[in-house]
Amino acid sequence: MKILDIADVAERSGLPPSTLRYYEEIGLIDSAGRHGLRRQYGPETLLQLSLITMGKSAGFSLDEIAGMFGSDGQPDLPRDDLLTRADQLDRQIRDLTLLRNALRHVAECPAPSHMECPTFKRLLKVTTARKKGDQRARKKHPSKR
Amino acid sequence: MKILDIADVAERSGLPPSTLRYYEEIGLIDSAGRHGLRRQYGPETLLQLSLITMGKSAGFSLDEIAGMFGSDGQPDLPRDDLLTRADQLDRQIRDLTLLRNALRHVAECPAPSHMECPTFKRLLKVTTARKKGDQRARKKHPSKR
DNA sequence: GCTTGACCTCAAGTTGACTTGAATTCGTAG
DNA sequence: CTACGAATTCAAGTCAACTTGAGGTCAAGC
Repeated sequence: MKILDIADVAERSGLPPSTLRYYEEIGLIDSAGRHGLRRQYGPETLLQLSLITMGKSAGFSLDEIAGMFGSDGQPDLPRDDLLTRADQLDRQIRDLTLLRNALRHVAECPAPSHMECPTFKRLLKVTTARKKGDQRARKKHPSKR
Repeated sequence: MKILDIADVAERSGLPPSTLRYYEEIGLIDSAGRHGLRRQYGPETLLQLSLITMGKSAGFSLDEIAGMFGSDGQPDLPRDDLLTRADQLDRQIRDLTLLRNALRHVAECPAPSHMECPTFKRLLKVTTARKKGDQRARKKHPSKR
Protein backbone atom coordinates (compact mmCIF):
# COMPACT_ATOMS: atom_id res chain seq x y z
CA MET A 1 0.00 0.00 0.00
CA LYS A 2 2.19 2.78 -1.31
CA ILE A 3 -0.26 5.61 -1.63
CA LEU A 4 -2.49 7.16 0.96
CA ASP A 5 -5.23 9.62 0.37
CA ILE A 6 -5.78 12.55 2.61
CA ALA A 7 -8.30 10.79 4.80
CA ASP A 8 -5.82 8.01 5.55
CA VAL A 9 -3.08 10.45 6.36
CA ALA A 10 -5.42 12.42 8.58
CA GLU A 11 -6.44 9.26 10.35
CA ARG A 12 -2.91 8.00 10.85
CA SER A 13 -1.30 11.27 11.78
CA GLY A 14 -4.11 12.49 13.95
CA LEU A 15 -4.17 15.80 12.09
CA PRO A 16 -7.34 17.10 10.46
CA PRO A 17 -7.39 17.41 6.67
CA SER A 18 -7.62 21.18 6.94
CA THR A 19 -4.27 21.19 8.66
CA LEU A 20 -2.73 18.98 6.02
CA ARG A 21 -3.95 21.34 3.32
CA TYR A 22 -2.61 24.24 5.31
CA TYR A 23 0.79 22.61 5.68
CA GLU A 24 0.88 22.02 1.98
CA GLU A 25 -0.11 25.61 1.28
CA ILE A 26 2.80 26.94 3.29
CA GLY A 27 5.13 24.45 1.67
CA LEU A 28 5.75 22.25 4.64
CA ILE A 29 4.70 19.06 2.92
CA ASP A 30 3.97 17.99 -0.63
CA SER A 31 1.21 15.81 -1.95
CA ALA A 32 2.24 13.08 -4.34
CA GLY A 33 -0.60 13.77 -6.73
CA ARG A 34 -4.33 13.75 -7.04
CA HIS A 35 -7.03 11.25 -7.58
CA GLY A 36 -9.60 13.49 -9.12
CA LEU A 37 -9.42 16.37 -6.72
CA ARG A 38 -8.42 14.22 -3.81
CA ARG A 39 -4.89 14.64 -2.60
CA GLN A 40 -2.69 11.56 -2.46
CA TYR A 41 0.36 11.25 -0.30
CA GLY A 42 3.35 8.98 -0.29
CA PRO A 43 4.18 7.07 2.88
CA GLU A 44 7.14 9.34 3.69
CA THR A 45 4.63 12.06 4.47
CA LEU A 46 3.80 10.30 7.69
CA LEU A 47 7.41 10.55 8.78
CA GLN A 48 7.53 14.19 7.86
CA LEU A 49 4.43 14.82 9.89
CA SER A 50 6.02 13.13 12.87
CA LEU A 51 8.99 15.41 12.52
CA ILE A 52 6.73 18.41 12.28
CA THR A 53 4.73 17.39 15.31
CA MET A 54 7.87 16.75 17.30
CA GLY A 55 9.29 20.05 16.22
CA LYS A 56 6.16 21.86 17.25
CA SER A 57 6.15 20.26 20.63
CA ALA A 58 9.76 21.35 20.89
CA GLY A 59 8.50 24.89 20.56
CA PHE A 60 9.69 25.53 17.03
CA SER A 61 7.52 27.57 14.73
CA LEU A 62 6.38 26.07 11.45
CA ASP A 63 8.73 28.46 9.75
CA GLU A 64 11.65 27.17 11.73
CA ILE A 65 10.63 23.60 11.09
CA ALA A 66 10.39 24.33 7.40
CA GLY A 67 13.94 25.61 7.73
CA MET A 68 15.17 22.41 9.32
CA PHE A 69 13.60 20.00 6.88
CA GLY A 70 12.83 20.95 3.33
CA SER A 71 9.43 20.05 1.98
CA ASP A 72 10.93 16.79 0.81
CA GLY A 73 11.64 15.91 4.42
CA GLN A 74 15.37 15.99 3.92
CA PRO A 75 17.14 17.99 6.54
CA ASP A 76 18.84 20.77 4.65
CA LEU A 77 20.54 22.88 7.23
CA PRO A 78 24.26 23.26 7.56
CA ARG A 79 25.69 21.07 10.30
CA ASP A 80 26.36 23.98 12.61
CA ASP A 81 22.76 25.09 12.60
CA LEU A 82 21.56 21.61 13.35
CA LEU A 83 23.92 21.35 16.26
CA THR A 84 22.81 24.73 17.55
CA ARG A 85 19.24 23.52 17.47
CA ALA A 86 20.25 20.41 19.29
CA ASP A 87 21.87 22.49 21.98
CA GLN A 88 18.73 24.58 22.31
CA LEU A 89 16.85 21.38 22.80
CA ASP A 90 19.24 20.29 25.49
CA ARG A 91 18.48 23.43 27.43
CA GLN A 92 14.80 22.95 26.97
CA ILE A 93 14.98 19.36 28.09
CA ARG A 94 16.76 20.51 31.21
CA ASP A 95 14.00 23.01 31.90
CA LEU A 96 11.23 20.55 31.34
CA THR A 97 12.90 18.07 33.61
CA LEU A 98 13.09 20.72 36.25
CA LEU A 99 9.45 21.60 35.84
CA ARG A 100 8.49 17.98 35.99
CA ASN A 101 10.47 17.49 39.16
CA ALA A 102 8.88 20.56 40.63
CA LEU A 103 5.42 19.25 39.88
CA ARG A 104 6.19 15.84 41.30
CA HIS A 105 7.69 17.45 44.30
CA VAL A 106 4.71 19.59 45.15
CA ALA A 107 2.44 16.62 44.62
CA GLU A 108 4.26 14.84 47.40
CA CYS A 109 5.74 17.45 49.66
CA PRO A 110 3.65 17.92 52.76
CA ALA A 111 4.85 21.47 53.42
CA PRO A 112 1.89 23.80 53.81
CA SER A 113 3.36 26.51 51.61
CA HIS A 114 5.58 25.39 48.78
CA MET A 115 7.20 28.74 48.44
CA GLU A 116 8.65 28.08 51.89
CA CYS A 117 9.84 24.59 51.10
CA PRO A 118 13.59 24.58 50.63
CA THR A 119 13.48 21.80 48.08
CA PHE A 120 11.02 23.69 45.95
CA LYS A 121 12.96 26.89 46.17
CA ARG A 122 16.08 25.09 45.13
CA LEU A 123 14.27 23.71 42.12
CA LEU A 124 13.21 27.16 41.08
CA LYS A 125 16.45 28.91 41.75
CA VAL A 126 18.14 27.14 38.89
CA THR A 127 15.87 28.50 36.24
CA THR A 128 15.49 31.90 37.78
CA ALA A 129 19.07 32.57 36.88
CA ARG A 130 18.14 33.19 33.27
CA LYS A 131 19.48 36.34 31.68
CA LYS A 132 17.57 38.63 29.39
CA GLY A 133 19.42 38.24 26.11
CA ASP A 134 17.88 34.89 25.38
CA GLN A 135 14.81 35.80 23.36
CA ARG A 136 14.54 33.50 20.39
CA ALA A 137 16.09 35.25 17.40
CA ARG A 138 13.38 36.29 14.97
CA LYS A 139 14.14 34.78 11.62
CA LYS A 140 12.70 36.77 8.83
CA HIS A 141 13.24 34.57 5.82
CA PRO A 142 11.04 35.51 2.86
CA SER A 143 7.78 33.74 3.61
CA LYS A 144 7.40 31.43 0.67
CA ARG A 145 3.69 31.78 0.27
CA MET B 1 15.53 45.11 48.97
CA LYS B 2 12.07 43.66 49.35
CA ILE B 3 10.16 45.55 46.75
CA LEU B 4 10.77 45.81 43.04
CA ASP B 5 9.11 48.14 40.64
CA ILE B 6 8.04 47.06 37.23
CA ALA B 7 11.24 48.15 35.56
CA ASP B 8 13.30 45.97 37.88
CA VAL B 9 11.08 42.99 37.35
CA ALA B 10 11.20 43.50 33.62
CA GLU B 11 14.95 43.71 33.74
CA ARG B 12 15.39 40.65 35.90
CA SER B 13 12.81 38.45 34.27
CA GLY B 14 13.63 39.45 30.74
CA LEU B 15 9.98 40.17 30.05
CA PRO B 16 8.83 43.57 28.78
CA PRO B 17 6.60 45.65 31.05
CA SER B 18 3.72 45.28 28.63
CA THR B 19 3.82 41.53 29.18
CA LEU B 20 3.85 41.96 32.93
CA ARG B 21 0.78 44.16 32.72
CA TYR B 22 -0.86 41.66 30.45
CA TYR B 23 -0.12 38.81 32.84
CA GLU B 24 -1.62 40.82 35.61
CA GLU B 25 -4.68 41.62 33.55
CA ILE B 26 -5.40 37.96 32.95
CA GLY B 27 -4.81 37.18 36.60
CA LEU B 28 -1.57 35.29 36.22
CA ILE B 29 0.36 37.46 38.62
CA ASP B 30 -0.47 40.12 41.17
CA SER B 31 1.28 43.37 41.88
CA ALA B 32 2.01 44.13 45.48
CA GLY B 33 0.86 47.73 45.21
CA ARG B 34 1.63 51.01 43.56
CA HIS B 35 4.04 53.84 43.96
CA GLY B 36 2.03 56.56 42.38
CA LEU B 37 0.89 54.78 39.28
CA ARG B 38 3.94 52.60 39.13
CA ARG B 39 3.37 48.94 39.91
CA GLN B 40 5.44 47.39 42.65
CA TYR B 41 6.10 43.70 42.96
CA GLY B 42 7.22 41.45 45.73
CA PRO B 43 10.26 39.23 45.19
CA GLU B 44 8.14 36.09 44.86
CA THR B 45 6.92 37.45 41.55
CA LEU B 46 10.26 36.59 40.04
CA LEU B 47 9.79 32.97 40.98
CA GLN B 48 6.28 32.95 39.60
CA LEU B 49 7.57 34.36 36.35
CA SER B 50 10.15 31.59 36.15
CA LEU B 51 7.42 29.06 36.59
CA ILE B 52 5.36 30.73 33.91
CA THR B 53 8.27 30.84 31.51
CA MET B 54 9.10 27.22 32.16
CA GLY B 55 5.50 26.25 31.72
CA LYS B 56 5.30 28.07 28.42
CA SER B 57 8.39 26.41 27.14
CA ALA B 58 6.79 23.16 28.20
CA GLY B 59 4.01 23.97 25.78
CA PHE B 60 1.36 24.84 28.31
CA SER B 61 -1.01 27.69 27.55
CA LEU B 62 -1.25 30.58 29.95
CA ASP B 63 -4.65 29.28 30.92
CA GLU B 64 -3.24 25.93 31.85
CA ILE B 65 -0.42 27.53 33.75
CA ALA B 66 -2.89 29.67 35.61
CA GLY B 67 -4.59 26.42 36.50
CA MET B 68 -1.43 24.88 37.86
CA PHE B 69 -0.37 27.79 40.00
CA GLY B 70 -2.82 30.25 41.44
CA SER B 71 -2.03 33.92 41.08
CA ASP B 72 -0.29 33.66 44.42
CA GLY B 73 2.15 31.22 42.87
CA GLN B 74 0.98 28.38 45.05
CA PRO B 75 0.29 25.22 43.13
CA ASP B 76 -3.37 24.55 43.72
CA LEU B 77 -4.17 21.46 41.78
CA PRO B 78 -5.11 18.17 43.34
CA ARG B 79 -2.20 15.77 43.52
CA ASP B 80 -3.55 13.57 40.75
CA ASP B 81 -3.66 16.40 38.29
CA LEU B 82 -0.14 17.42 39.12
CA LEU B 83 1.06 13.91 38.57
CA THR B 84 -0.80 13.71 35.29
CA ARG B 85 0.97 16.86 34.18
CA ALA B 86 4.24 15.39 35.24
CA ASP B 87 3.56 12.32 33.15
CA GLN B 88 2.72 14.48 30.16
CA LEU B 89 6.03 16.17 30.65
CA ASP B 90 7.80 12.84 30.73
CA ARG B 91 6.41 12.01 27.35
CA GLN B 92 7.34 15.36 26.00
CA ILE B 93 10.84 15.04 27.34
CA ARG B 94 11.14 11.71 25.59
CA ASP B 95 10.03 13.30 22.33
CA LEU B 96 12.40 16.19 22.62
CA THR B 97 15.24 13.86 23.36
CA LEU B 98 14.36 11.92 20.27
CA LEU B 99 14.25 15.03 18.18
CA ARG B 100 17.54 16.18 19.56
CA ASN B 101 19.12 12.85 18.78
CA ALA B 102 17.70 12.98 15.31
CA LEU B 103 19.18 16.41 14.73
CA ARG B 104 22.55 15.39 16.07
CA HIS B 105 22.45 12.30 13.99
CA VAL B 106 21.77 14.03 10.72
CA ALA B 107 24.46 16.54 11.52
CA GLU B 108 26.94 13.72 11.60
CA CYS B 109 25.62 10.93 9.47
CA PRO B 110 27.33 10.86 6.08
CA ALA B 111 24.45 9.06 4.35
CA PRO B 112 23.38 10.97 1.26
CA SER B 113 19.70 10.66 2.01
CA HIS B 114 18.66 10.56 5.64
CA MET B 115 15.35 9.03 4.87
CA GLU B 116 17.32 6.00 3.72
CA CYS B 117 19.56 5.88 6.76
CA PRO B 118 18.48 3.07 9.04
CA THR B 119 19.51 4.91 12.17
CA PHE B 120 17.41 7.90 11.24
CA LYS B 121 14.43 5.78 10.36
CA ARG B 122 14.66 4.02 13.64
CA LEU B 123 14.70 7.35 15.42
CA LEU B 124 11.55 8.36 13.67
CA LYS B 125 9.72 5.12 13.95
CA VAL B 126 9.33 5.50 17.67
CA THR B 127 7.33 8.66 17.48
CA THR B 128 5.45 7.71 14.37
CA ALA B 129 3.66 5.12 16.42
CA ARG B 130 1.49 7.77 18.01
CA LYS B 131 -2.21 7.10 17.98
CA LYS B 132 -4.88 9.66 17.33
CA GLY B 133 -6.58 9.87 20.69
CA ASP B 134 -3.80 11.92 22.18
CA GLN B 135 -4.85 15.46 21.47
CA ARG B 136 -4.33 17.54 24.54
CA ALA B 137 -7.62 17.53 26.40
CA ARG B 138 -9.19 20.92 26.01
CA LYS B 139 -9.85 22.18 29.46
CA LYS B 140 -12.62 24.67 29.50
CA HIS B 141 -12.27 26.16 32.91
CA PRO B 142 -14.14 29.45 33.16
CA SER B 143 -11.67 31.98 31.81
CA LYS B 144 -11.32 34.34 34.68
CA ARG B 145 -11.10 37.54 32.73
C1' DG C 1 -26.47 8.32 -16.03
C1' DC C 2 -27.54 10.20 -11.82
C1' DT C 3 -26.97 10.77 -6.98
C1' DT C 4 -24.11 11.02 -3.07
C1' DG C 5 -20.48 11.94 -0.06
C1' DA C 6 -16.00 13.16 0.57
C1' DC C 7 -12.93 16.25 -1.08
C1' DC C 8 -11.89 20.70 -3.28
C1' DT C 9 -10.88 26.22 -3.31
C1' DC C 10 -10.81 30.67 -1.49
C1' DA C 11 -11.94 34.19 1.65
C1' DA C 12 -12.91 35.26 6.02
C1' DG C 13 -13.07 34.30 10.91
C1' DT C 14 -10.91 32.76 15.42
C1' DT C 15 -7.76 32.23 19.30
C1' DG C 16 -3.91 33.08 22.15
C1' DA C 17 -0.47 35.99 23.37
C1' DC C 18 1.12 39.93 23.13
C1' DT C 19 2.49 44.88 21.24
C1' DT C 20 1.65 49.57 19.94
C1' DG C 21 0.05 54.26 20.28
C1' DA C 22 -2.31 58.22 21.91
C1' DA C 23 -3.52 60.72 25.62
C1' DT C 24 -2.67 61.12 30.76
C1' DT C 25 -0.53 61.02 35.50
C1' DC C 26 2.91 60.93 38.62
C1' DG C 27 7.40 61.55 41.55
C1' DT C 28 11.80 63.56 41.49
C1' DA C 29 15.61 66.61 40.10
C1' DG C 30 16.70 71.27 39.35
C1' DC D 1 7.12 74.89 41.25
C1' DT D 2 7.87 73.45 36.88
C1' DA D 3 9.63 70.31 33.64
C1' DC D 4 10.97 65.69 32.50
C1' DG D 5 10.86 60.99 31.98
C1' DA D 6 8.94 56.86 32.92
C1' DA D 7 4.63 54.37 33.88
C1' DT D 8 -0.26 54.34 33.29
C1' DT D 9 -4.88 53.16 30.75
C1' DC D 10 -7.60 51.57 27.00
C1' DA D 11 -8.56 50.44 22.46
C1' DA D 12 -6.86 48.71 18.56
C1' DG D 13 -3.50 46.22 15.93
C1' DT D 14 -0.51 42.10 14.86
C1' DC D 15 1.05 37.46 14.10
C1' DA D 16 1.00 32.53 13.79
C1' DA D 17 -1.60 28.69 13.09
C1' DC D 18 -5.40 27.06 12.09
C1' DT D 19 -10.73 26.47 11.32
C1' DT D 20 -15.04 27.44 9.14
C1' DG D 21 -18.31 28.13 5.51
C1' DA D 22 -20.18 28.76 1.03
C1' DG D 23 -20.28 27.11 -3.27
C1' DG D 24 -18.14 23.76 -6.61
C1' DT D 25 -16.28 19.03 -8.38
C1' DC D 26 -15.51 14.50 -8.93
C1' DA D 27 -15.59 9.01 -9.05
C1' DA D 28 -17.90 5.22 -7.48
C1' DG D 29 -22.04 2.71 -6.38
C1' DC D 30 -26.62 1.89 -7.72
